[in-house]
Amino acid sequence: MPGSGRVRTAGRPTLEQVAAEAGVSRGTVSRVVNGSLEVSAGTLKAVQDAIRKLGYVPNQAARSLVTRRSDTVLFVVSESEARVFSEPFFAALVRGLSQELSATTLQLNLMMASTARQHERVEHLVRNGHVDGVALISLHGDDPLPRNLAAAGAPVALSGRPMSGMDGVPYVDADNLGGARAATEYLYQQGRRRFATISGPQDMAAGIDRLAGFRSALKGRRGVTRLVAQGDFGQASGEHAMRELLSRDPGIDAVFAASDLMAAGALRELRAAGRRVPDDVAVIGFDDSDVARNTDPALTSVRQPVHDMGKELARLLTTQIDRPGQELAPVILPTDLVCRESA
Amino acid sequence: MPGSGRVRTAGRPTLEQVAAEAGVSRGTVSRVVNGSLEVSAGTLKAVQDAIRKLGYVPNQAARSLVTRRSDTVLFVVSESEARVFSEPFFAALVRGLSQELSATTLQLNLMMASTARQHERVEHLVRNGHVDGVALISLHGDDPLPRNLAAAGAPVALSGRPMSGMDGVPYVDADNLGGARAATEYLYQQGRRRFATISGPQDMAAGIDRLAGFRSALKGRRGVTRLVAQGDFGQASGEHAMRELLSRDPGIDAVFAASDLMAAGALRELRAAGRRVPDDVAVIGFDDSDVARNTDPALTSVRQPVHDMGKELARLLTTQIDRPGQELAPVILPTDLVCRESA
DNA sequence: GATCGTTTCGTGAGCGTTCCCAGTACGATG
DNA sequence: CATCGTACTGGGAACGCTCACGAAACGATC
Repeated sequence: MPGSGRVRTAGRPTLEQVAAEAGVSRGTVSRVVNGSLEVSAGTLKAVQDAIRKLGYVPNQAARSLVTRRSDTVLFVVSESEARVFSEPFFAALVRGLSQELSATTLQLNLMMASTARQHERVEHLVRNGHVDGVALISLHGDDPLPRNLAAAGAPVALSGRPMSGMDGVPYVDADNLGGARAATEYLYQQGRRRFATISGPQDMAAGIDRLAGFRSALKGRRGVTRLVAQGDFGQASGEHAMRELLSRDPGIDAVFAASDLMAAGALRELRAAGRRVPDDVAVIGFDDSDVARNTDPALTSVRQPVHDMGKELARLLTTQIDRPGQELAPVILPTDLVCRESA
Repeated sequence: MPGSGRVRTAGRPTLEQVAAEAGVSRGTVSRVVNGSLEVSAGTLKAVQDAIRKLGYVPNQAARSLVTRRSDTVLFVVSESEARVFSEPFFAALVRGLSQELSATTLQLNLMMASTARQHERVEHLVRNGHVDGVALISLHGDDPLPRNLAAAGAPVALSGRPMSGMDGVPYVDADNLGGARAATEYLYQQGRRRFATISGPQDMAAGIDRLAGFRSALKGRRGVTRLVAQGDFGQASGEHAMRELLSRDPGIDAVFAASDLMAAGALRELRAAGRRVPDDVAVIGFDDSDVARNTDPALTSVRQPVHDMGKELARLLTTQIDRPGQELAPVILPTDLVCRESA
């Protein structure tokens, strides 16, 4: 029954068509496409011409079907209360990740996964080979997801030092401790002696490390007072903490806040209390976010190389994909102090 | 040669295995997986049990290969100078998009594409059926990408009203005009009469619409002065503009800025000029970003429902995918005024 | 009880790749 | 000149799924 049947070759040319055009076989074209070297110069050129002429692009689905690789990495955002914290991060991190990935054939798949059901779905995707690797951001301290994924043999990389030991699961993080220490030391160099810090939550690595950095900078110094109040990285908590600190020691002349938002809150409270910044009290924040640029006075702040962190995250994934089973060390990126008006 | 050959069935069960387990054929299992109704209650149950028992999940690659659908939508971020503008947007938009998509089987693929080469790659992906639809954000006014994509028959949706007419390409945007008008009217209701606006760039729809809203609110009002200075949505430009405005009319008592960043800049300049906010001058921004919450005084600002905009973006895509060829109208979401201290 | 329509199910034929194993051609080697 | 190794190349056999088609089973109808 001629003429029936669906229209062949709706659009996109296939390997076979390229082969016909070039007068070679499927296998040879495949070799060319995948950059195998055992193909003679002549046929190489013929095939390349055919590919160009036909505008051939390999069909990813067909390829994945046989290679059992998806050429896709998953970026999972565990959107939780950590939102405040991750907000400024997110865009820059994705940008870095994406940029690094664009040099490869890897696609970036994004997924918000807060509920358990969604975590399950992530595991499914991994187990069924729908993704070749997973990057995770902002997860709860006790989240078993990364461990499960790694146990299933999937390449995994974390953004932010995980709380519980995730042995074998590499992560990238900023040098929170070093950054906090540098900020505090900067304050000390300026002659400040009555210190206070508004720390982040102590169930998050960033909170812990930044407090440790503050302590470390002041360790062993004589003639220095140090006060700690805890916040939750949010601005309101910064205000509260500052009020509390002021009541405990009205003579504070240096404040290191573990986030810009908290520093901004502290600034408000200080102004309300009639303190001049930086004359009476110097303040340093953390993150170098938009907020830092727009407070009055503008905040001196510790900058994290978020973009680079995204790139490293990608690299952590790609090297695991290329060399399965390799143990990778965490990547800690340096921070730097951006000096503005507040200190 | 027994014992040789690769290990069958490395892990994941296939359709065929489920069929064997349930005592039916491939076709039948496929029918239940895809929710076809012509399968009897008994076998339905048997198959479902088998699926559950084996933990079967369909292989997307195999499915795509035959259906020629990828079950993936691409989110393209044309990262350009529009970065400042898109920054606060990005996270919330992605979140909305992702949330809406998670109710479907669609995956979210993300790509930063600024260069021409990358744009080309997007077109390739679309033409080769690697993605079922494309959402675009923050593109240049004259970017031909969406038009090309739409011409190729791909479902496309834009975030933000495009500058040039993209007939047939739907978009979602906030009611910039209405929001600006409401802010300006709010100022008017408070008895303000000497108005100024710091507009956004006039080659972006958001800039144009917000200025139009300002004008519209004041249109026909007697005894009102109105001044316009142009900025670029960035904070420095807000400062400059404010300085200029003040020199043109030192008696300004109301300022509407087309972005929070510019409003923050204006706030600084006003303070430097010795004006009290809101007593002498009321200021309203746009975006309701983090910055707005952290200026001093805190900014009254026009909020855009960014999360919902992301959801609508997804919806625009899914309905096009489900019903190809359907013409869709733009979606304009209402804004609202968030009152804080500056006005 | 033969015929027909419905509902339900099984099966073959791909979808476009990659992988692997056989060729084939050709120069080198004994 | 027979033989062998080497460099290329061709093509069969999957990969796991959907789709169209036809077979089977079962009532209903005349």
